[in-house]
Amino acid sequence: MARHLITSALPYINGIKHLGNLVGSQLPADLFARYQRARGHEVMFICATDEHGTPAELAAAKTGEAVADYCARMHAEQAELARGFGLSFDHYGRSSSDRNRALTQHFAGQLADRGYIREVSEKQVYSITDGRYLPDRYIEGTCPNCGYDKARGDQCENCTKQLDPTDLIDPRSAISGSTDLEVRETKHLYLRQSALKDDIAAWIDSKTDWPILTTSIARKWLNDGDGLQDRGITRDLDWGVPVKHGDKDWPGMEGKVFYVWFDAPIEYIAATAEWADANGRSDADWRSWWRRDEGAEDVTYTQFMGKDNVPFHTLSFPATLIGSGEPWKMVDYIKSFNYLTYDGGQFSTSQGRGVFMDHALSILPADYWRWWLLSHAPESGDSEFTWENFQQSVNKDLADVLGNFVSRITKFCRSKFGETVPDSPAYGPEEDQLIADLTTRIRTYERMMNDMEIRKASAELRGIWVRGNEYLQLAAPWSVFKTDPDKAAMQVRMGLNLIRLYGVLSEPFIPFAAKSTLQAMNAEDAGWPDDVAAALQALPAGHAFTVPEVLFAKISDENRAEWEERFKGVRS
RNA sequence: GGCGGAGUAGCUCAGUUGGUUAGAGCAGCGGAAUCAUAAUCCGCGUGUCGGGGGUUCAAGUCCCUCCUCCGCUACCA
Repeated sequence: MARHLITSALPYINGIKHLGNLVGSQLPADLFARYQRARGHEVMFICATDEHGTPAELAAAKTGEAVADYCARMHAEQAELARGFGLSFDHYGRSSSDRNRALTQHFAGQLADRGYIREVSEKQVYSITDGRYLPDRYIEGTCPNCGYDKARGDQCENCTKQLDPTDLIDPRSAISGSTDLEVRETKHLYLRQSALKDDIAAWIDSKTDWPILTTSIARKWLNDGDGLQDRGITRDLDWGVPVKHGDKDWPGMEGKVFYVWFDAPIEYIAATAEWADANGRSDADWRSWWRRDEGAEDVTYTQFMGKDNVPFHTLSFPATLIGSGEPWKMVDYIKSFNYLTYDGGQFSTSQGRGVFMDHALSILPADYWRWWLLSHAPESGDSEFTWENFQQSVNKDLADVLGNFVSRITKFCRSKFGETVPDSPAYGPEEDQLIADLTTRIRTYERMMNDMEIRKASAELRGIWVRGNEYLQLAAPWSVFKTDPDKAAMQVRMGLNLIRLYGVLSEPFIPFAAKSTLQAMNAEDAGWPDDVAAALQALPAGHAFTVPEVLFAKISDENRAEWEERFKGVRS
């Protein structure tokens, strides 16, 4: 039995996530976690809300809540939606937890002791009206290069020129519009990534099996310009992990917090500690997943994320772990994703464009979304969501190929033999051929799932469903029944066993339908079909079942048109 | 600008280290069947593999160049 540590990129606390966010990390991570559990492996599947930073403070200010209250409320909402989508986290933590606070401060102390932290005095724009320092991006003004009047302090969106906030003409706060700004001298901690560059480069070079999308981004940052740059890991904010050296104060850093991107990845570890706390486990239990000197030597660690997250997971976080000098578990494989687009444009949280997790669940069961999103996961390039494609795929794959298969066999059985598996002779040559074909396909499916080839795995699973329909069509128990009822009974017995098999195999993709199917078949304890022939004998003659409700109702043209209109959003 | 990804049938996409007549699903057309959510199964694809040039006995696959779309570009996360 292998041990799989699986983490999904942390969704930011600032609002409900859209389907693009979901398919880029949490959903594929869940697929992998469910699959590994189904294969009998020990799994620790971790996710959490990423709660610190300026956007959270501003979002809270907008609703009039204290930022801690805002985050607590949004965390509960996101956790509820995660449950709704069947995301099977072992723990859904919070980066604002005590565990993360302590661990983040611990890492900073370790890094400082080992000489990987330096203090830098720098100039930062302060907004007197807003009463806060402004990140570059939150300063607007006129671009000195092209004259665009909504240029941001980090970059002009119009001419794409990189800017420094002090370059802007007539700068103003993007939050309040105030021009009452001043430049203040402030001191910050920098992580000396440059000093760890060779270690990180060697580590990246050792990852020969990683996707090019992942390694090329890392190499770009390692080799671009003067190489990997040191990075500020503190901010002048109220909301965040207070800067401390372990549990000791950090002179000169009073009132400052760590930068979100410093504490967020550490939350992967902290959330595992939160898991232990929430489940009455010991520190040794969570540390066995993360400390190579305390049992994590045999752990396989896989991270899932959108491509925009790659630099932080290939460089900054490894720098933190390596620089600590402690034997922390490093990631073994990074599965990164491109973007899902919506009807020709981007999904956009700020513009409210696209379909969001709460809306999605309000119109259709989670399995519909899971199946479409996973079978169209943006693995090789961006992929596009359109309502027409969604309707067609879901109706065909789930309602027609799988759902109808369950209906036709269970209803036929009920009408001819009742709601029990009929007593019948042994399987014949057609069934042997079916078993052989399914065995080949299932082994392929396992390989695809293991390799996280998500689209290919979904195609293989669909092929497995199709093979059942082919069998039924060829066997035609409805005709055989007229001349040879015993043989028809055997064919029906095979059909019913196929339903059970499909429930097991499909569970990672469509857990809700899989569960209700297995419940209807009265076979909830079903295990993985290592031996397909044996798995297709699992339901013996006399085994009672019930004809399940329609598994997947079809999406009508009217529904599609209505949703298309309702979720039209803003075209950019 | 730099880096990266993508450009293959009407649509969504596969195409391993270059090698027989370029594949799958959907849609479309024809047929079979009628157990079933009018659901299934079988058959049918002459596509300038983005354009151009090159290497090779042989290129979707390697090299050069150009075009289009997308992402990232270090203080949003």
